[in-house]
Amino acid sequence: MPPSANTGSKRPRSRRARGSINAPGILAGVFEFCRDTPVDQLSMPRLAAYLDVGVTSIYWYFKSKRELLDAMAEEALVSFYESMPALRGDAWEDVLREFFKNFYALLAVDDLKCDLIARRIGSLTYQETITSWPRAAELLAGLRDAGFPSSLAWHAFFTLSTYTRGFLLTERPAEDPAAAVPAAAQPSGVTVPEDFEFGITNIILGLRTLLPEDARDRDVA
Amino acid sequence: MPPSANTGSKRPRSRRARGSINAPGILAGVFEFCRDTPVDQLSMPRLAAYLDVGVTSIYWYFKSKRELLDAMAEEALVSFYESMPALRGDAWEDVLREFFKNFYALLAVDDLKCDLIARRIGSLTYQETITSWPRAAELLAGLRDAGFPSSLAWHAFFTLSTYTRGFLLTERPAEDPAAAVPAAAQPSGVTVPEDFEFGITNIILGLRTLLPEDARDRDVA
DNA sequence: ACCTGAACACCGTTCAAGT
DNA sequence: ACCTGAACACCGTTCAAGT
Repeated sequence: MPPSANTGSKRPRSRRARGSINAPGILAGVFEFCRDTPVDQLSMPRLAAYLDVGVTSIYWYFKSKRELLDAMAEEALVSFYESMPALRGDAWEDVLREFFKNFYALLAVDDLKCDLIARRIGSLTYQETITSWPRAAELLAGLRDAGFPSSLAWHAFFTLSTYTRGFLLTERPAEDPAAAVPAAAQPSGVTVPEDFEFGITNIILGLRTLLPEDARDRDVA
Repeated sequence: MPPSANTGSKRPRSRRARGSINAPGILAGVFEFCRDTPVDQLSMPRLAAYLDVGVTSIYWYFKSKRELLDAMAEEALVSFYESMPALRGDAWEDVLREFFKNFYALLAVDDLKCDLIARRIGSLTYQETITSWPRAAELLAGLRDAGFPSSLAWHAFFTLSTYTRGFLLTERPAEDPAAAVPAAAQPSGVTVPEDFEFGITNIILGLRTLLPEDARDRDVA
């Protein structure tokens, strides 16, 4: 009990210095908050208490909870894009497989990112993808280099990411708000990473069939 | 204004005959309620008012909102299974394609079923699938007849349904609770049915590659 | 401009009580 | 046994007011 503790036995009158909170601070705080608590249990009063500010302070920077969640999703997406490792492999098949294995692994390991990205954000358009996700743009360029017409390359990417998102959501169904039980029992769909990879292999085999004949035996640049 | 109208100008004292509500009645009522209002906006008090009973009456038959939603999902699933048309086509490729086109079309056209089935229910295990979904059991039997080892047949089914669910959720992202705007502007992912079919074709082509050699030229019995 | 406590209309759920 | 109105502890959001 340090001498600088609260003067009164009740709550401290002023909790934070006045200009000490702002949009980035709130964003950082909510991510910290969500390391202990699932997003579905995030509430504005709870977050305010955690940040040691009044609820209304949050509403000064974010017009609604929706807006806050959107900002979180945006930040999670950027961080996800950046954490995607560089493309590896010579054959387009290997590059594609590694890319989506990473896609899957990064989100499967991070519940919050998975909720924010795979659940909240649907899929992106072609334009959005190539402008905001450099690694995906590289991947698509690689597919074109391998001989895929660009619309086919995009369809391939779309199919694989739709499958990947579907798989992630299968493993991570809508949160039960009243889930006091820690874990111990997965709902039903007993899936393992090998199950995920089967689908990827399957789709890649199909793409090999779709690759125009004249591109089948091309060198790697 | 019929003479049998409420005696008082305020709310009628007793709304319903006493034994007039029960679990099936509530279930029927909530489906009716959800024809006008998205599930995400379903609340227990609202439903009670719609059914013209006290909230507590609902809690007598369903221990929680969760339990009510589970019962809805169960009923929606049964109805979905029954609405799947009989298998058609000679080649396994055609049968598979038609099956998943129907899967997609039935849920794409029915927001409530889509929410209940594609969003709430993850994927089913092999056992659950063949026991509760006769059409899927037929489909899997057909794949085995075509020469697919049974674990490969199941993986094929799982891949296709994961893709289908992913696609449906892409089109139908988490509901905005504050969506007063009727429609007019889809979020971003401009998808058309042809986009869906591309992925199905892609996966089927991959499966053709995976079909054991000795089964390639078999008759249709 | 930034931030506060108190309030509003809601929610899911439960209580004590009626029939 | 079935059902009620009233209450509880919460929620998202807004208000009038403080600095």
